[in-house]
Amino acid sequence: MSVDLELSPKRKRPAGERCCEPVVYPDVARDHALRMAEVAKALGDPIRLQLVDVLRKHAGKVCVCELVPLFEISQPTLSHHLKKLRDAGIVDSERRGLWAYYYVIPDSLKELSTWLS
Amino acid sequence: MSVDLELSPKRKRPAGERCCEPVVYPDVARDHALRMAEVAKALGDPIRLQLVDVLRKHAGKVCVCELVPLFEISQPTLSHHLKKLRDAGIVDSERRGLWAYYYVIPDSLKELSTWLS
DNA sequence: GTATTACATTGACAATCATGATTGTTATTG
DNA sequence: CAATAACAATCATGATTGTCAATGTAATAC
Repeated sequence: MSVDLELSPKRKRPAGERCCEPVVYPDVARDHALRMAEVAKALGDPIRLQLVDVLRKHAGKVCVCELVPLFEISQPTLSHHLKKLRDAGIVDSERRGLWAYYYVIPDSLKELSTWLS
Repeated sequence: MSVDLELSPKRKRPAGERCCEPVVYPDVARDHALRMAEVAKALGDPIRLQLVDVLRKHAGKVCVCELVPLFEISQPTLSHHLKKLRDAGIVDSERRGLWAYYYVIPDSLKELSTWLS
């Protein structure tokens, strides 16, 4: 990895010319990148990342009332983070009476995970 | 995955009592989560994600002058994104005369990648 | 019915963000 | 030397963010 390829010797361009012909083009389709960035962005907060971790580890549905005491943030703030994760398509929830149960949507992290590895 | 475990039947607490004993605790250490969230946050922008993709695919060092024409943003904005990636420890750069070459720091994505898969 | 619990939503705030224009810095060309 | 190219840093901007207090909504317990 990080092999030092040729590094085509650059020359200061003679005024007016294009600098460099790009050698590489992004081969991640734009919408593909958009989707993965959306997921990464949602994971880009320590609390949300830990939330996803808890939900994945439990491998089932977890009540919000069990999530609240895990973090030192207010209930509305936790609700806000859960909404962000929902909007990003990473988790979903199910209402049962007074309680709301959250779970990770299977394969929602797969695309990013695959690209990363 | 997403097995529906017992879901211990909740009861509205009798006023004053704790709602629910949390059944799961985050077993991602706090600083571990902080670090991964930092990386995820840096990847949480489509342009930065594509930048990393280009740098990884090239598996070598890429001149900034080759990156500029790939995206429809100004040179200062690109420089800003590269700095974000540098600050997150994902890429590093090397100056050679007028040119700056960027490359992905090996294993910088490993922690997040492992956790995701 | 009333009271209260669980959770979501709204509103407000400071902080951070992405972006581009401008300016700086350094190196190369002539 | 002067001119200019490559890139980074600064400044200003509007947008988004994380947070909490307050409020809203729906369901349960009495």
